Amino acid sequence: MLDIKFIRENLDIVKMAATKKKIKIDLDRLVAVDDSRREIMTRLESRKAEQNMASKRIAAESEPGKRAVFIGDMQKLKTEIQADEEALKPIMEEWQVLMLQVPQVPDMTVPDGDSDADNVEVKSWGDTTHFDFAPQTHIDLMQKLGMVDFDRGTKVHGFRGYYLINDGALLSWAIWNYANEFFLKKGFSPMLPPTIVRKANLYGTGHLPNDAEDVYHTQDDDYLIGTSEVSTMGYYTDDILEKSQLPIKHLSFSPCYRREAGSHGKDVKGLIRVHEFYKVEQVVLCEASHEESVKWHEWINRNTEEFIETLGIPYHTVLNCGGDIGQGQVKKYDIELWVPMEQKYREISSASYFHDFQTRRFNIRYRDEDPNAPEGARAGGKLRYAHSLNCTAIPTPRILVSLVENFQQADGSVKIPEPLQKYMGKAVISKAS
RNA sequence: GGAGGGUUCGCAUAGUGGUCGAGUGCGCCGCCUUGGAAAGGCGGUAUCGGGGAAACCUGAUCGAGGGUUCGAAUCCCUCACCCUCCGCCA
Repeated sequence: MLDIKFIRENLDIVKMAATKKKIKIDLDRLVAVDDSRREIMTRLESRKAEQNMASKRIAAESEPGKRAVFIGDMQKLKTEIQADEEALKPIMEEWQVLMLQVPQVPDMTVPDGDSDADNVEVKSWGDTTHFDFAPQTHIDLMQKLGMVDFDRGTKVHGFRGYYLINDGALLSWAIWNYANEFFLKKGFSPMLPPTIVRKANLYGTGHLPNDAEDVYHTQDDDYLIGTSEVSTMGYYTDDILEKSQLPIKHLSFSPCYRREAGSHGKDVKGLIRVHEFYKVEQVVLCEASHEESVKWHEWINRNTEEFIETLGIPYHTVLNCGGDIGQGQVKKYDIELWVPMEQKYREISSASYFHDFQTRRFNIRYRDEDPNAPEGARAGGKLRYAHSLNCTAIPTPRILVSLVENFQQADGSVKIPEPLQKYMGKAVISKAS
């Protein structure tokens, strides 16, 4: 959500933002609707002021005859107020619908482009893996090593279903344990948030209304989250934080549910694209300054890069183009891991910042310090919307694809990265184990 | 699933149709008092919007939404959440 004042005063910038993000929205219509809204509200408010005054007069009048006359006079005003309110209703509805679709303005550094094909590589780490034997896909490897069962996954769940079993399950636990160790050292507070949430939370993060087809919902009109960002942010709905609390840094872990509507033909096999997965997520709330947002954005992205580096998996980082970033995002980096059997990098992490796009929707504010406050006085500063950011720490099972393919050996076994070994209790996953 | 009771200004409470956007206590802030503090006294203590250079004026908000009324914290309806009891259950 942007401030309507900002939209009105910077209409051209907002129009350019929509163009760059390939978002269709009639911003001239929004301004026209807002004009009507203002006009009616101004009129309505002055009528209400009149009504309030008249009410006081009626209350103060003890003589019943006069009182009756006053009340009679009010009938006309009441009708006018009702007419204004009726007129305002459809305008407010349209205003809300349009306001929810206005895109956040992307950063200057965001490249133009239509899709992920136009993202720009900004970093690459590690040499892509080469084998002196015939390598196998993660599907073959994991099935032969008894780490995954797709047949029973589809039997029980359906399309894109899977079971992680034996070393597949243990390796997932090892990754979560190591991710906790790694990220908590950096000052995050751990959180296990709810995965069933009210609609309002998805409006808050910006997943609704535009991505409705990708979200599961229940017969009680609740929704399943596609990322713990949703309920982690929702935790702070309507809060007024103290400036000293910022930055707030959460490491949230949850199952994630995605319908993957419209991608039925893509990645139909294996663990790349599934309806249900697990994710450790970094979520940050910081002060309302662009510099702070940029600083924390670089930081959370770098955290995940470092994490991948300690696992030793080749990756590159891309700067997402205008067409590949969401409505609310100012800027986004994706980290993509090398997948040998596809001979390409695949996304495992997204680092985004939003400025106050989400916190306006969630109404998350903090009390800024007042530079003019007297010495020693508690800061009676302005309330500001905090800034929000988030970045994947690690998704499972998608990470397993690159992990097993890159670390496979000629005999079909898989070497376990050193940091995971203590959680796994061994250094190699092989048939014999 | 059934029955009942709640949701008011940071906290605790008062308020059952009109001088209530809202009293009181606590907390917090400022001033007075003090060598300093406590106690005490006085004053202040929400948010969002519109207008205005400012002072200030004005609208909205008593869980959310709708209704009745000239007028709603107060009456009616719907919903959400909390508490108590019964039932069921990991």
